Amino acid sequence: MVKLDEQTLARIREQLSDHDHRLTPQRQAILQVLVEQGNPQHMSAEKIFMEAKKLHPELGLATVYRTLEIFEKLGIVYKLEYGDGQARFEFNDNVEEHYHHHLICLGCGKIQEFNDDLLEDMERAIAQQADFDITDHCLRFFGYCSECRKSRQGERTP
Amino acid sequence: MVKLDEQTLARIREQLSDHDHRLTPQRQAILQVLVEQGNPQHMSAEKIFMEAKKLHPELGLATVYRTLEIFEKLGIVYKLEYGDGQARFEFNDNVEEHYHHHLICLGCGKIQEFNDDLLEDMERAIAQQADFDITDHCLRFFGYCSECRKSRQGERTP
DNA sequence: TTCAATGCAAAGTCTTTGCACCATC
DNA sequence: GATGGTGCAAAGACTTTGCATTGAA
Repeated sequence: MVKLDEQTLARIREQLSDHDHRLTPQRQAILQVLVEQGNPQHMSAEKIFMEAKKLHPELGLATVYRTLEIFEKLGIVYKLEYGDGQARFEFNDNVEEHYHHHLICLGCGKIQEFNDDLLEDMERAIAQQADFDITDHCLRFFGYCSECRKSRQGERTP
Repeated sequence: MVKLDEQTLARIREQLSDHDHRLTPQRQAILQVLVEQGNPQHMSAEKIFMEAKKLHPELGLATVYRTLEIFEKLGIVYKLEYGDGQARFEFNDNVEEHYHHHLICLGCGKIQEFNDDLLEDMERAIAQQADFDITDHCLRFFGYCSECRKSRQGERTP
């Protein structure tokens, strides 16, 4: 399990205060959940709320949403949508670029991460071809992990 | 503007009837909107509803959602999520593989499409590395189109 | 003192569901 | 006359907002 270290905390406190925001106990609890339960768990707001409530029982769900919104704006978390109507949040471990992507298993819902630099080449090509200034991207693959593939042996959609 | 031709219509009618569904006037109206307003417009359910209502005034929003759900299951449309809390739908022109991706402008919201086969290589590599059977993917780039870039000249986020 | 932050409840938005009625096979 | 489809209104899920209160600089 990854711990939320003092250095990270200090960085985030500064990032917040640069934008006239404060690092409250509630926000720290949310942060801790994001980091420690964290990657590649991709928690929903509700789940973050429930976990953070253990650390700070008076926490309200609205605070979680408000905090996540701020965190997202400051690049502290990424907000991900899988199309099931609820957003997931992922702590930005601040390797600066967001060059890891997601493998989402349609069988068990498990999410793996992977890295690939091929995308950089693609980005450069596109930026030039389409005259588009790319600042971020989102790449997700859907399919079946090895385990689910085994249990699906024989099944076929018509 | 692309027209909804008889051949496509016949194919879809068959696809539907194969699954004990019917091609009703409502569904045909929705289809027509998807195809004719269509790519790369990516309409929300609400917008599809409003457009299709012009062709079939008694249409209800629930029918649009129900129809889109069926269409999605049958692969007639793709459902896309941009993280703004409302799904967009895109007609599947049935070039079989979904190898076109999206450039989403954060300035004006405009969506461009592009094709790239580099992703296939990546897919093969990942499938092998992660032992994952990939069935679909979603690749989106965010940034600023040339026009928005011009109007942003001089601005900088700290 | 000031102004951001909070909890709660209410409101919003998008989507789904229940139900009685229609239409098609 | 079954079975799928429809419109409408109600319900649901997730998220946002209003407001009075709290708390740190």
